[in-house]
Amino acid sequence: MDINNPLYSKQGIHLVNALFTVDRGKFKVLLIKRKNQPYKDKWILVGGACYNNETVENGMKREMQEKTGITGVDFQLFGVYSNPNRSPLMRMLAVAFISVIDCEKVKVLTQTQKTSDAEWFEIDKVKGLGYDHDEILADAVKYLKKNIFSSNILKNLFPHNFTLPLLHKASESILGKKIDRRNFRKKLLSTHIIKEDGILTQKGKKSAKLYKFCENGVEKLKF
Amino acid sequence: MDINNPLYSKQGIHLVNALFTVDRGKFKVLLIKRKNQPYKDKWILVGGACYNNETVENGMKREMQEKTGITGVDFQLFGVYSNPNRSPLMRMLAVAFISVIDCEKVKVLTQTQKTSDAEWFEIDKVKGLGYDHDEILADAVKYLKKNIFSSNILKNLFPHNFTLPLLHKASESILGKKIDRRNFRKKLLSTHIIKEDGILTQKGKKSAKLYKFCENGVEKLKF
DNA sequence: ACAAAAGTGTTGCATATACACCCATGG
DNA sequence: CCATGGGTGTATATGCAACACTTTTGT
Repeated sequence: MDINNPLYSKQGIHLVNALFTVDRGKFKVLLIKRKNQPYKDKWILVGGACYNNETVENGMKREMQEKTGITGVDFQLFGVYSNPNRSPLMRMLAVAFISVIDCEKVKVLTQTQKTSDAEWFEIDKVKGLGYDHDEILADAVKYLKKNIFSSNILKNLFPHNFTLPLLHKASESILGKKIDRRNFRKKLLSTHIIKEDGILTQKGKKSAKLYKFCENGVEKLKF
Repeated sequence: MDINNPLYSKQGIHLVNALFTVDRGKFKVLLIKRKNQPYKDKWILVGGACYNNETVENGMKREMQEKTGITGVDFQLFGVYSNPNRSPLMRMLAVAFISVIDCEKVKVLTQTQKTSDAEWFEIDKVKGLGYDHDEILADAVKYLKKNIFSSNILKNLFPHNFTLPLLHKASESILGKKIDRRNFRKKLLSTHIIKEDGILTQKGKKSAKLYKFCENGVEKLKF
């Protein structure tokens, strides 16, 4: 292939991460405000351009660090967005990821070289994001709801030593519906995506067992 | 962002499609032989570079047409490959798709501007592909096996008027294992990814009902 | 009439759901 | 001593897997 063919040149790669959390029962997403054109002063999902010398995963880590200060969280790829006009400057492909983290455990930068603000927003109240991030966010929410119990996607929200009632409430917040306590417990334990983590806590009325996510998610192959 | 920043420039997008078929009971993949460097004379999965003015989906269609003559087939995205060194010429991201088609119904071009050959290979016998296509192919096979009954991914293999025994045999070939006839039937009909398609065929000993895939795949949300 | 291919049925096990009940602690 | 929150159990329905039988048709 010809590197200088104008059909191929000037293509860029956006990395986008829908960073979710559950904040006192509210399902939220982290948005940052752009400092520069295009979409100056618009809220968007966390992300930026992928460099030449990095994988999309490493680029995503770097972008999260640069634009929010957040490090050490996992994410899962869920989509690719490729409308040629999704960015006005040049052709930018977007590779989209999803993360769920604990907003209490991170200190989010509100001012960086390229962002003028950062804030957790309730999902329902988000609209009018820059680029095609409204669409990406909608897909991310859908993906999260679908995969919440078939992977360890909540591991960063509850790294360890969490109680089942806590995980239960967070799951209800994310899914936006009530789940039977007892069936939730049975389901989570039977799928083996979590396991006991030793000790008991005394926070509530009655002490509760502590759990942690297993290293690998679960796969169910049919037939 | 700065368009001319060398960190971003010279990035390209590869489109790759793992095109599968079932040929007289054999699970096969379509490979093409490269005419030019890099990986000259190597077999690779069908694909090429995405242009600036097209989505990855439209680019994939164009590439299939150009390199194999195949048109009018659906495909599903299943992965992104981003090792910076996966192509020696420049940084090429790969967006990977999967299709299952009927090799009897297509005329595959063996000579095109950029390919010197094209052939259906049995999956087990494929190795040493150019680029990182060995890895992409392995992931594609895994993805297909996992999603074979939860989507209409086989629709292009059996566009309409297929019998259940036929679909049954093809599924066994793809999964590489025996499936109980009667349970297969019940499963397929209960999930509503297929529906009756009118008339009867008289090919075999006894006439069989005809089916077709429903337009949309099936989604099962838990809770 | 028999073999080969298509269709239908039954039974048992596993999983899911919708419930009720017991235990520990703080006020 | 009771309200709150955490843990366990059970009955029913539903889904899945393993199995046997009937029907049609070509030879």
